[in-house]
Amino acid sequence: MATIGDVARAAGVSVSTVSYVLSGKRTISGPTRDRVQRAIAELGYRPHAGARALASSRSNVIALMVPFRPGINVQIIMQFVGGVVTTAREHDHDVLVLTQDDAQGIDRVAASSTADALIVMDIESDDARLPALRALALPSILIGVPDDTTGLSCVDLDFAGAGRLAVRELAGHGHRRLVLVGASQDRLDHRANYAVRMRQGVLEQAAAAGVEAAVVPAEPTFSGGAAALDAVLAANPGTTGLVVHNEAALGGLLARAAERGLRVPDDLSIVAVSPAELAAALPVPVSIIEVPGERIGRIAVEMVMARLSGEELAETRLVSPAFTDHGSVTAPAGAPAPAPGAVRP
Amino acid sequence: MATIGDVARAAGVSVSTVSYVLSGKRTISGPTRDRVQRAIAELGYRPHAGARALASSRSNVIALMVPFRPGINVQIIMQFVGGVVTTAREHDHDVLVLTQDDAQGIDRVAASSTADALIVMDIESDDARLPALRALALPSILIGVPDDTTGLSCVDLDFAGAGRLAVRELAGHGHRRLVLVGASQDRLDHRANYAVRMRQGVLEQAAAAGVEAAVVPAEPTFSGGAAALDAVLAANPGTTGLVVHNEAALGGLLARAAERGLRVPDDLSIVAVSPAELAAALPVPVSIIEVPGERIGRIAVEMVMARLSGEELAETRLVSPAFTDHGSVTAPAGAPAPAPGAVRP
DNA sequence: GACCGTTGTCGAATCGCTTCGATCGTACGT
DNA sequence: ACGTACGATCGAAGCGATTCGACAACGGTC
Repeated sequence: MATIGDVARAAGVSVSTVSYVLSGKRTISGPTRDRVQRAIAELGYRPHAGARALASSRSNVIALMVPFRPGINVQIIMQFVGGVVTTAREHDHDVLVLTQDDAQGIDRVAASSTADALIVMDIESDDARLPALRALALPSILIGVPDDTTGLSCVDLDFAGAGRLAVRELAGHGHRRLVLVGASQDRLDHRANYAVRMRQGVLEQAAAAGVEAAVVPAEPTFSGGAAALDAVLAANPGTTGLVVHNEAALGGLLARAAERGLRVPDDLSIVAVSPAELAAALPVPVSIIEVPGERIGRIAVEMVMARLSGEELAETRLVSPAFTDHGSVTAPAGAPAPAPGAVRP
Repeated sequence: MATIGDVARAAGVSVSTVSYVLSGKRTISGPTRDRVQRAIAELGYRPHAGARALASSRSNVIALMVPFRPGINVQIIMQFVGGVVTTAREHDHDVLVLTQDDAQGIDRVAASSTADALIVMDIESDDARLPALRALALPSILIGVPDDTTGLSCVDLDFAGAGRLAVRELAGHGHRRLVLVGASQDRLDHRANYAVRMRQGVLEQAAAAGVEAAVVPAEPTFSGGAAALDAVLAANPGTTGLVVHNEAALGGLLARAAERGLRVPDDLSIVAVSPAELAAALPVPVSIIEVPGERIGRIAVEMVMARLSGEELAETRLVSPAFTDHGSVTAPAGAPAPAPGAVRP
């Protein structure tokens, strides 16, 4: 491999001149710049990443901690990772993957100057990694919002807002009895923050709109969804509107609804909170509030870059939820059609 | 951050001694070693990754090229990535993620000594990246087997074997008319090697066993699966055995079967080729031939390590398929029960 | 014409580690 | 008692970049 010295020789300039052409940190005359760039192209020169990192104390790498725990929503994780990697490249950075259970991963990557910044996914309300992250010299961005965000940068979908939006959507169509089919008991026990916030948003808005709302957990499986629907109908007869925040259970839930002779949306209106792609995997179209994985990934990287250039302090950013109508929400049978505009009370 | 010099001073030895304690490349006496290690622990010293890479021309990083194209089977990708990352850590390496469409990614990572080796997923029979990979100075491992493997290291499930195994399983139970519901037309057009090899295995074994076999492509969606079943029954009446190599379509296919009053396995025996976890997402248990994503990831990394230590030349490794019975294969209605042992003719 | 501020370029120090050759004891064989 | 090995350690030379201070050349000012 050619080194910067080879380039300098080929262009008839000094090493430092080549470096300045590359970084643009000092003015170099047009002709010299051209000669250097020609030499670079001819030799196919690329700066040695390690040497650059050593001299500049910048690795141009972002570490990304990804959960590989089974049962996790893989779809959204991949979208997110895709967003991070793509955006990082746009800023001339690469992405290093760490696993959730690589306990020393954070420390190792930071102490060895392997990465310039850290993005951590799947944050729980009271995440065990928070102390380590707060103590970190590197900027870190969390996906998810813990209880105490002081000194931390976070991004996520506004799940509370999504819960409210879903309820507004249903209540606006005249539904009075709603149920949130949410995360599994396991996730709730782990205090997955999205589940907590979602529930809170749903209950809050239901109270505000004067409609009933209950919460039923569901295992993230086909049979979990079926069981959840049974549980909903057993415990909350008269339920006409469902908010489903559990992609894996949705298929089973819809199948059981069909078995029981309930039609969507005629007998049961449904809003799902999930990645947009899920639709393709379902027997009937379902209106959704999208969890914009890729977009959140983009934002996370942009926050990293802002922090690296010293522009920005820690902040929390919540992406506004948006409702996409696929026709799975209508007025419940026997209810008066809602007045126009009533959908957004 | 502490440097190796700080450690040396704290331990009262020279810098090189510390280095040798760390690498074990020269003998160091017990007492000295202890003192050095104590100093390392006390200072929380970690070698600077860049400096190490510069001096040793080893980055301890493996680059992994991941497809983020929509419609891909995310489940298996994640399993695979998990296997790679976990195994890499066991060998003290980190993993850098490249996207499929980062055309210069391979070159960049190689020329800048960012990574020591490259793992490339989702290889097509005649993949556009093959020339670049062959020309590469770094060892590279392909997931998937192109037409021409000279000079390349590949690993994958033995899809041809999986096809044969599926057919043996069905034919052994007495099925005479089989259909492979395979990859989408789009994937076939791209000559995805797994789809090609799968089809070949199925047809080969069907011929050998003297049973009929047809191939029907399916879009990787719920409705694609439903449509595929309709197509199967329209074009191949009397089909009693299905091999489904298209996870995303399986749900729709099963739903349509139920709609048409076909019961699994009584009217229709099914073998799916898919990751093991899929089962949770289906309404009925389906026997599968597992695509062992994590295991393939492990093997890929182990091949990388072997290549890096110069032990091994390029080779292709195919993982043997295994059948996991979940009861979705029985003798077709009206057929004589197969003789015991006939399942593996 | 002496002085000064730019502009463009260079040389050398530096980043933190690995590794090769040299050195210094000490134990061993004879 | 002497040469020889060998084990343990050190010093110094890189590895390939970045970056700072120095400085020559040049045009403009008084």
